[in-house]
Amino acid sequence: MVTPADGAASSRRDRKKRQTRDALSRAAVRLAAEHGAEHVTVDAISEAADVSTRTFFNYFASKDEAITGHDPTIGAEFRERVVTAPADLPPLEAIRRALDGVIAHVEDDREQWILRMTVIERSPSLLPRLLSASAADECALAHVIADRTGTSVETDSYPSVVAAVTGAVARVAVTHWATSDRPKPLHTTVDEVFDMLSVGLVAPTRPRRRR
Amino acid sequence: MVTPADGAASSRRDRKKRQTRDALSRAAVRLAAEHGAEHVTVDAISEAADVSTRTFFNYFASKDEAITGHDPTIGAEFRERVVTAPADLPPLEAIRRALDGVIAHVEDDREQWILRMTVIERSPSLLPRLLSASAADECALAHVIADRTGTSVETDSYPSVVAAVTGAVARVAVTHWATSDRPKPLHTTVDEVFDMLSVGLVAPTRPRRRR
DNA sequence: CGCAAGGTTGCAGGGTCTGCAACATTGCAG
DNA sequence: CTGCAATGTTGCAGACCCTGCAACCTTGCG
Repeated sequence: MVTPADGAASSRRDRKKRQTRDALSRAAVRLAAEHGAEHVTVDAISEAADVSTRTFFNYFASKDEAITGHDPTIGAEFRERVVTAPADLPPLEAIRRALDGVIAHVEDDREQWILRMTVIERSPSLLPRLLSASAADECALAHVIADRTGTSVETDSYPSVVAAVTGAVARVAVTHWATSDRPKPLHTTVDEVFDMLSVGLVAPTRPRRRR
Repeated sequence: MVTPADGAASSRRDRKKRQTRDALSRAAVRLAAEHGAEHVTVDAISEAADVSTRTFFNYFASKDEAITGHDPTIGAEFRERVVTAPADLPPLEAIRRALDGVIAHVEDDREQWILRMTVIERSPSLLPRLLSASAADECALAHVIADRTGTSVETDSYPSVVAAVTGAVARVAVTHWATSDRPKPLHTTVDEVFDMLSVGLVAPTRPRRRR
């Protein structure tokens, strides 16, 4: 291990890298929000972040990645939390609790995420990219779930189902949270969608009392 | 109901178009399976289908689209089935039944789909493209669900959750079906994953046997 | 036959992304 | 302070993706 990948303990180099990466990502989101994602060129983003076009690609594999701003750190941290959750927790509950960490990250960067989501909403072609970012994470999560439940990713569909489903509801929660005019805390929204899952997605009971 | 507009109102022109489209799509999948998706150029695909590169783009908006081969007809048919399902069915059940139509289509083209899935598995960047194809479908499905349950896509997360989750499990089911050595019918796999949903994704009971 | 509709093609051109080699900066001794 | 090695940055060439445009050819139909 060359670098202590974890946050604070970093040299000036590492700090500058993080700084450049942030600048690029922010420029990408801002420009995309201003002009629409498909009218923003990598040149423009690099220009705004004051680095060369070539350098852009040292940080992000594609333009879309800069806009969706996938941070692999978060996924790893999340999985770590699932692994270390008490073994007697049901998988869904373990995942929901592990999501608290991710939620904190997202709420820390609230403005940025809201911008991101509006951009994505206006350029649906980006949505897949956002998912693609989490595709690897999802696969890893499936293996973690398999471990926890003594199942196999190859022979049982259960782990993959749980991974895919929780990924899907997390996305919905963030979207609703970001696009809602009067937002509840993200935490609340996430709890709501997980509750829907655990009761088997029955239709919301709106008996004769309201509406 | 197989290929409605095909035989009837098709002039030679229409037949040739369909033919070219199929040739391109098949060539794309075959070449991708042979050499890996990212090593296949549009030129090669067009060459194999014996049309010019420019013509390729008259049929598919992108290389990925040719490989994933999204057919908008299927999504529309599926939604139609959900809409016309008996109103007293729970949403999940209505969707599961409506999927029978899609399942038939996929099993009709079994070989092609298996190839597709192996290609996608080896080139994860394609997965998002496959989902992107269904992103619009998913949104439409959310509205259908909202109608059935008297909820609203804007204020309630329920419809979006159901749409996202069923999309996710459908994808898992097809993947498992296509990559399994000894495949059960797709229908069975779909039933299994939907059962997992309706019991709230509890872990399969491992210690003692049940079900 | 002749015309109109529509499919096919080549070409120009802008955008994305990668490999490579040179240059600049940083961190670390000595 | 001074080299040295590691690492980040940049320009450049080049392959590929994709689009608009105009010309060409085929088909359908009177």
